Formats: sequence, C-alpha cells, structure tokens
Amino acid sequence: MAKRVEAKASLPSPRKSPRPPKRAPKRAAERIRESARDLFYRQGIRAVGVDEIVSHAGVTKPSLYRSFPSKDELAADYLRHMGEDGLARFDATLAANPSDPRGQLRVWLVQLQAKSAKRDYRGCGTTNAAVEYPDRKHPARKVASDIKGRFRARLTALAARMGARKPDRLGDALLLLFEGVYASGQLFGAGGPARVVIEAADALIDHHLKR
Amino acid sequence: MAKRVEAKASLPSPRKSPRPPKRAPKRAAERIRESARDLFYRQGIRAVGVDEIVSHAGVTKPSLYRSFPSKDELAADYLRHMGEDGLARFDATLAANPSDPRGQLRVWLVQLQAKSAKRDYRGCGTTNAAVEYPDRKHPARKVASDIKGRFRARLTALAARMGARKPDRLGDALLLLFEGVYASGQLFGAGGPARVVIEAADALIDHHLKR
DNA sequence: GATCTATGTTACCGATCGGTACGTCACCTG
DNA sequence: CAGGTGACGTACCGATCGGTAACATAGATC
Repeated sequence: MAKRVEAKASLPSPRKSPRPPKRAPKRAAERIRESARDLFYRQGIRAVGVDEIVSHAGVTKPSLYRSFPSKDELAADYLRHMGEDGLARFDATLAANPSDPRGQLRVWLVQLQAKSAKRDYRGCGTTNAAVEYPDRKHPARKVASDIKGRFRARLTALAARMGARKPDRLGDALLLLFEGVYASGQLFGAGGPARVVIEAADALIDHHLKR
Repeated sequence: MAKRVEAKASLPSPRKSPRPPKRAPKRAAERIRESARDLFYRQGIRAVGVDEIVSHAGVTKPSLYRSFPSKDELAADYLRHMGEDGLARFDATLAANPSDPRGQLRVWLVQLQAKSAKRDYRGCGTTNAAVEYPDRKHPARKVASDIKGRFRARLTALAARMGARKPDRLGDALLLLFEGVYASGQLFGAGGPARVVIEAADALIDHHLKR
C-alpha cells in the first residue's frame, strides 16, 4: 500500500513560527525518492539495487527502510508520483485552452515527440514497470495499471470533446500510437517512427470525425 | 557474439553409418533454449535466474555454461531465435498472397490482435528486452535493435507495395500502432485498446494512399 | 537538564545471484 | 583392454541481493 511517509511537518502544533521541523523532515525520504526516480527511470527498477539508491541519495539503507516498507513499495511510490505528475501535466496542457482540445493535444504531442527524440530516452516509466513486473499482484504493477487506466479514460473524454462519433475507439487508437512512441522512442532514437506520430494522430482523428 | 554452439554432429568423419552422435548433441543445449524461451518471455529476462532455467530444463548449470558463454549471451540467443521466427512468420503471411499486401497485413493483424487478447499476453519479447536492457552495448539489446530495425524495413517495403506516397512514413505509423498493441495488450488485457488496431491501421493506410 | 521522538550510522544477516573447478560416466577408437 | 573424448553432475565460489538489529545523535518539549 505504501501510504506516503513524509509530511510530518504538519503534526506539531503550529505555534512557533520560524522553522517547525526544517532539517530532518525533508532530507532522507525525499532524497531517496528523487534518487529512486532518476535511477529507476533510467536503468529500470530491477536493475537498480537499494544500495545504489541510498548511495546516490547520500543516505544509508535503514533510512530507506524507515520511510518505505520494501523496495517493491518504493517502486510503487515512484510510479505513483510519476504517474500523477504525468496525468497532471496532460490535464494542464489540455486545460490551457479548453475550447481547442485538438490543438492542445497537438501541443502535448509536440512535447512528447521532442522528448522521445532525445538520446537516452527511456519511454514511459509506467509502461516499462509493467514490462518488468508482469505479475498483476505486484505493488508496482498495480500502480502502473491504475495510472494507465486513468490515462485511457482521459483520452476517451478528450475524443468525446473533439466530437468523435465513437470516442472510446478514437481514444484507444490514440493510446496505441502513444504507447508506440514510448517503445519505439527508446528503440530507435531520434530518427525513429515517433517522427510521424503527429501526422498519424491527425489522420486517426480525421477518420473518427468525418462521415 | 554467441556463435551457435551445438552442431557437433558433423565433425566426426562420416564413416560409420548408424548413429554418429545420437544421444548428446541435442539434449542439453536445446532443452535449455526451450526453457529459456518460455521463462524469459513470460517472466522477463532479469526476473529469471540461471538456476531456474536449468531446473526447468532438467539439466545442471555447467551444461548451460558449456553451451552458452553467459546468461547475457543466452538471452541474446533467445532474442535472436524469437526475432528470426517472428520475422519469418511475418514474411510467410505476406507471401501467402503477394498480390494483396493490404489483405495479408490484415491477416497478420487479426492474429496479432487475437494473441494480444489472451490472458497472460506479454507483448513483444524483443521490445520487452529493450526495456529491460537500456544499455545499447548489452548483447541482448543489440539483438533487439537489429530485429526491430529489420521489422521496420519490412513495414516500409510493405507500405511501398501498397502504393503509399510516402512508404517510410506509413510504415512508421503502422509500427507505432503495433508497438502500441504489444504494450497495451499486456497492460489492459482482452478489452484493451488493441481491439481498434485493425480499424486504425486501415485509417492510416487510407490516409497514405489517397490524395 | 531529563526525556522523548525521529532521524542517522555501523555492521551484519540469510538467500540468491551468475559462474566454475573437478570428478564421473558412456562411448568410440586403437 | 588401454586410453582418449565429450557431455553431464556434485559441490562450491565470491559478489550482491533485499532487509534488519543495535546504537548514536540532534531537536523539541517538559
């Protein structure tokens, strides 16, 4: 389950003003989170040991295990944070101009395409985690499935706002395309198939709007 | 590099007729290959230890290391075999009716869609391996990149045979779709986005043929 | 200052990792 | 039968895996 662990700044009564907890409350757990995020995304979860994480974070192992019950739960926490951030960024991009969903999707796609062309692009950390942990009972896999399901729902809603006759089918078609960008981006690099994603998305949207 | 290791049947001089090597030459190496193929695909390469492989194959570790120089090379061999088989199946499907490339692609897609809907579908082992081994110097990753590059070339050639004005762009768009099926198939299972892949492929092909 | 709590550190655990030294056994050749 | 040739198995290697016990230390509260 891995309920969030930090946030102990708020439990002492808010009397003294200057600095309630200041030193400790942020250090270990948050540094571990940041290190895990970097290392897990770039190298994969299974490839990174807890020793490497704590060493990268400048802390020691017991500090990790006081904030996270296990490596699996740390991985789940990593996926939860990354997934929520990703969904929030997607929402924010779409919300920037609510009257033009198609144009805003294009904005998001331009960013995705740019990222996918960078060397050492590693695709979607959520998808990668599902590849690394096929067992559906695994904590990391459960978070990955949850995030992906919510992203799929957003694409269906977006397709509806664009006026698709079958929004769920357009949403799914777009999701196929995006997952293709994640995979082929890390496989082929800059000149890879991801270069055509915007044209392809346009074609699929047109297909679902006309007629 | 991992040059194939078996094939020692041919080196004794062909004098005696009945059975030159008979007992040993197939057993250990091939059993290991089959076990590795099953276990690597279903659980992932990193998740499977050499002990599990040899135990599943009913042999012992030294037998593995006599036929394969390392686990990494065994993984590369697994990817090489699976990739070649996959490319050959693709070619065979297309060759079954050379005058109708679009129809034959649809045949291949129907099969892909059916596989992707089965429970415990694990996507494309080649893509999965690239996710597990981001290091481009890794033997498994090199094989994965090679296979994917050849598949991409086939899709471009197929798009050309279908009469696309920009075959490389249609081929890449289709590849995005297929990689999306691999990923979303194992993420969402039977009712997932892969259900729309045929309609989406049709829309993309139409887009590249008309005008 | 005494105490409590939360965080940090040293040193260690058993299990498992990929990999190997070495002996055994079956079989073919002389 | 003597000896060579491979394939196979027993038993083991050091390294690393995820995880923990025991102790030190610093800050807040009384």
